[in-house]
Order: sequence, then structure tokens, then C-alpha cells
Amino acid sequence: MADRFGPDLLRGSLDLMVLSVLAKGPTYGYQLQQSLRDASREQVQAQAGTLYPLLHRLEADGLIQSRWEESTGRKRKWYELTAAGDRRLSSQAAEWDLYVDCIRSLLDPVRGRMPKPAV
Amino acid sequence: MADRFGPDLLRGSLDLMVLSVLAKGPTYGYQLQQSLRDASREQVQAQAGTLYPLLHRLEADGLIQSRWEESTGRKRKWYELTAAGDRRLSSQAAEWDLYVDCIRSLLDPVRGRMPKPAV
DNA sequence: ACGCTATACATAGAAAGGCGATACAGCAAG
DNA sequence: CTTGCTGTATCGCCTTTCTATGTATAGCGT
Repeated sequence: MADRFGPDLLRGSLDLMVLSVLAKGPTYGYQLQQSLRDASREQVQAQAGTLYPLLHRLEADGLIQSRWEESTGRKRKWYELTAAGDRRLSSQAAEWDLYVDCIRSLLDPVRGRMPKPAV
Repeated sequence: MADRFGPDLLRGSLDLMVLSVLAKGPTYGYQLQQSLRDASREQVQAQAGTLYPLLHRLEADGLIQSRWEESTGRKRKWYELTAAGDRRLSSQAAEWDLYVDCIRSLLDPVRGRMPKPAV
């Protein structure tokens, strides 16, 4: 079993994951990275070189907004969802569900060939 | 709702889809394209410029093997899974399940925020 | 016979995003 | 003071999908 998901799997759903985490409340880059790592039991280890450009892109698209905060001890850049980001999250989640269904319908007959461990 | 999945969603799972179709029996490029389109209710429309290089890559990796066949009327290049391809399919499917689970655990709390249409 | 469409395989170049490497700075512990 | 974690950031590389294009044949209507 891979101890980590590859770049290609992440692609296309990493936005969705980040928006999901942001939906639970404001956070900053480093904490977001830890959240993803923890929530996935170490399987999603998005790199800083991935995360920061992604956050900048989401912000440029108006899906999140940021502000620098120093009162919390260290200088951090906090991000939070905008209304547009919230709508995007909903539509991305819906599209994701459709997509997963689509793959499952292709995969289910294949699974029949092998001993299926009960989940 | 998008009438077609974007490149980023496909990425990383298109291999899996192709291997899944191949698992049901030998096929050739054009037919594979139709199979994907049909099985996904028009949502996966992988282009020829995507599919053929992908097939060449899978063959170079020893996951599938090909032979030209003319007796079936038109000249076609038939592909079939190798033993290695079969093993790869199993592991990719397992990884996919893990991945989907991982996203779901991030998405479920978010879904609570909005009226969820029963599927 | 001719043109049109669908079938069938293939390659080239562009676009996009994740990755590793690297950088820099603050702070804490030894 | 040196090591290590925290925290943000950028750069070039790599991979994969896309569009556009090229080639060729079969079948059909006119």
C-alpha cells in the first residue's frame, strides 16, 4: 500500500480539500498543511510548494480572502472562505460525488474478480 | 452542473478507468473511447489525443500488450491486460478507495451545512 | 466516380498544477 | 551558538491532458 497519494490523484481534488478545511473556520497555511495530513492519517502530505501557490490562486479567484495577523504570537497569514468560495465548495463537492459514482460503476464489476475485504 | 468532467479530475484516475475497461476483455482504442463515454453517461469524453499516448505508456510499462488485427474488417490495434496490468489494477483500485474515503471524511462535515438531496 | 461521414491510429505543442529544492526569518531548547 | 521546528514564499522540472492536425480506409448517398 502506498503511504502517500501521488500528484495526479491530488490534482483536481486538492482545491476541494482545501476549501473543505476552510469551511470549518479560518486557518493559515502551515496549519492547513497539518490539518490535511492529520485528517487523512498521513496520506495527504501536500507540500508547501503546492499549498502556497494554490492559496494564492484561490485568493486571486476570490474564493478565499487573507489578512496578516501578528496578535496571535507569530506573524501568520490567515485565510477564510468568501461567499463565492462557499458556493464553489458546494458545486465542487457535487461534481466530486458524480465523479466518484462514475468510477465506481466502472470498478464494481472488476472488484467481483478478486476477494473483497469487507470495509 | 458541468456536462463533462475537466482534465484535472480525470488526471490520476484515467489510467484506472482504462485498466478497468480492459479487465472486461480485449478492446481497441476507438472502442475504448466509446466504452468510457457510454459507461459514464457522456461525462468522460477522453480525447483520442489523450487515449493513444496513454495506451502507449501503459504498454511501455508492460501493463497491457497489443497486436494488430485486420481480419475483423478494419485494421485495428487490440489491447489486453497483462498479469502485471491486472495487479496494477487491483492496487490502483485499492488506492482509489482509500482516497475516496479520505475525501469523504473531509467532505461529510461540510455537507451538513447544506440541504442534502437524497441520491 | 465523387464527396461526405464515421472509423481508426498517431504525433506535436500548449497549458496546468504538484513536486523537490531552496531561501529567509522568528523562536525555543540544548 | 547551533540545531530544529515554525511559517511563508518562489523557481524550474515533470507529468498528463488538452487542442489541433495528419493520415488512411470503409460505407453510404448521389
